[in-house]
Amino acid sequence: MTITSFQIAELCGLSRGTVDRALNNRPGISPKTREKILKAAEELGYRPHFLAQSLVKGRTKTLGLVMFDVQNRIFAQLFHSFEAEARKQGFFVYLALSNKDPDLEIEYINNLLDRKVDGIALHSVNKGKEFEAYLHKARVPIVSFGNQISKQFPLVWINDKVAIKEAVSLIQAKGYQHILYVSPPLRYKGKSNIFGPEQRHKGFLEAVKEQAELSYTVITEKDFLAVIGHYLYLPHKKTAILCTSDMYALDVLKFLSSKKILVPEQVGVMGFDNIDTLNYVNPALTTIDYSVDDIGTTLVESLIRKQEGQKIPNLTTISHRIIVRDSI
Amino acid sequence: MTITSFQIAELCGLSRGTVDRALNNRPGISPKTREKILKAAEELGYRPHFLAQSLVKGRTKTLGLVMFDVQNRIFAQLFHSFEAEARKQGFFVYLALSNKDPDLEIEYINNLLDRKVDGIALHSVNKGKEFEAYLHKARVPIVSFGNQISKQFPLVWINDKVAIKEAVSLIQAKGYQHILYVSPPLRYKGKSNIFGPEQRHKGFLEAVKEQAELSYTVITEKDFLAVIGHYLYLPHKKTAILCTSDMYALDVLKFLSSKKILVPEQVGVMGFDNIDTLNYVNPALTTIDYSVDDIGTTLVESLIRKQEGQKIPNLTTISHRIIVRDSI
DNA sequence: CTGTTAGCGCCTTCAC
DNA sequence: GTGAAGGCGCTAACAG
Repeated sequence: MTITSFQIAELCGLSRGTVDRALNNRPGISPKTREKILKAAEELGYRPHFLAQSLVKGRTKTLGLVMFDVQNRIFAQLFHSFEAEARKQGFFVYLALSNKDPDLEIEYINNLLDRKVDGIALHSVNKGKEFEAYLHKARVPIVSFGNQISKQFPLVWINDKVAIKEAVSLIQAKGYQHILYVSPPLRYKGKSNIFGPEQRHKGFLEAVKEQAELSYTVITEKDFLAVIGHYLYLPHKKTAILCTSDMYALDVLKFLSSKKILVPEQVGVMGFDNIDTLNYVNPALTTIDYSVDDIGTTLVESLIRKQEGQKIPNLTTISHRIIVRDSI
Repeated sequence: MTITSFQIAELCGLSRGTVDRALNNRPGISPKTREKILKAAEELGYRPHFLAQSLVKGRTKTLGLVMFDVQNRIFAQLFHSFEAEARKQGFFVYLALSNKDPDLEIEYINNLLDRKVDGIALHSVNKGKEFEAYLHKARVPIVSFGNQISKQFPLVWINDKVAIKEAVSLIQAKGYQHILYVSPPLRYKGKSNIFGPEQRHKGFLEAVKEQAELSYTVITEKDFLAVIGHYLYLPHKKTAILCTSDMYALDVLKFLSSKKILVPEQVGVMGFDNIDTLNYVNPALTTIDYSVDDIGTTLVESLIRKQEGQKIPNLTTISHRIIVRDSI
């Protein structure tokens, strides 16, 4: 049998209204009866009914986090900080994994909305006017990360363009003459939201345009290793492989190792994200680091602020930096 | 403005009761009016209010998953399968990370209970009579994994004892004479719930007892690398390092590599869990594999079955197997 | 077949 | 300072 505020009221010979005042620290009640009520609540082991509270208040103290998956350590870390910050603020989080399936993503968002979450952080695969219109109908704050949805929705992320440009500069400075740019998501161009990868791609193209000496190949195949293998056997210039995620870079390193190709002696490799897995691989991977914890924390803060009616910036840029290690 | 079943009733000139029958496919309504209502609902874009529904039904279609963290890939994978299975069954999941903090774990469980989740899967750090009594008061199914709470609560996990025994057999068969057994959680003995590590430890002790030729050292220090370093410089027998988690094994491999100690030539190393990170490290780590996906799926199934009033097994053992690679 | 009623447990005016 | 009443949106039992 579950204890309701009514039981307390009965026990104390008071009304539910008064009990509520005591329980929620509201004025208009004598210290004495407040004491009495709180004591009774304590003794009965009273716990407010969250659903009933939410129903009447219209707020659930719950946030939704929708992202691709949690295979890539960077997103696991993101969740970690998101969850920690949410907890600090008294929120719980629904973690929904879309597996990059647009329909599933919509289904999840629908469900989160039905469940009246107070905000949604979204790494979207959907995009377009229709999707935007859909999101606009949602009555709760939505902030994005990774892929921008549109200028209408706040984005918390790094400056992908600049980051890649810096990577290219480094590669060029190290004397490389050719770059294999590995970004499989680009093959979804026009199909799903790949804002982030496209930003990086743009940055890349701008950078190589500025460096006339650099030639390049953009690899978007899912089986990028096969393509890389193909290029490496051609007579070539000093080549670096620039991967838009450490996950790809790890596969590349493994592949090169299996082909007995030395890194960085024969070919350079660079990653992106600085995931903690890199601690364990050889050679140490040069990559781009940023505080994914800041992203998680900022997402939560933005969501809560916006829900409280405050203005939040449309774009929050998290800083990044290149970490030079041994692979390039 | 949000659409309620009342709006539909008004629009159709019917009562909410009738509308409800149509919406929930219940008998006692003419096909014609049902049609009419469903059409109206469609047009208005009606969505049932989840909280109100849950409040009256007493079920929330939500599961809680409480675990240490998601740093260790094995738990990230576990969440993946848990979430996927939950979604299939129409459930959402609250993921709560205790960071191995007993108080935080309790706080989370309290919150989940307040939120009336339909079940909780728990990798507990708490234990003891008091904790059990506390959990028993919970009106929802609770199943455990990793660490058993007590015989009263179902456990879904592998047979840790047998797994370690098999590992020792392998090590012995490979001609090793000394084992450094690395299990830092053991130092929490008596303080927090380390059922899983203790099972492994027991299995280990039984196994070495059966193999008189094998000597061993149990390392429980947090800074286990320092201890390992110490032992390796002593005159010694052919030594293998048996780690109770791939995470430790990765650190060990890195440490040995930094000391220019060759694996397996100079010392053997073995892990536990077969996390996918192992794909990227050298030498390839010999480890113990099991289907963590099965664990996640089974946890969800058990929770739902139990909530539906069915009996569920007190112990579900997931099979494991040793994967021999290059490190031992 | 359909409408009415009484909750689920809590919060929030409005009177007294 | 306290009580009574209405409502959040939906469901379920009971009438008609």
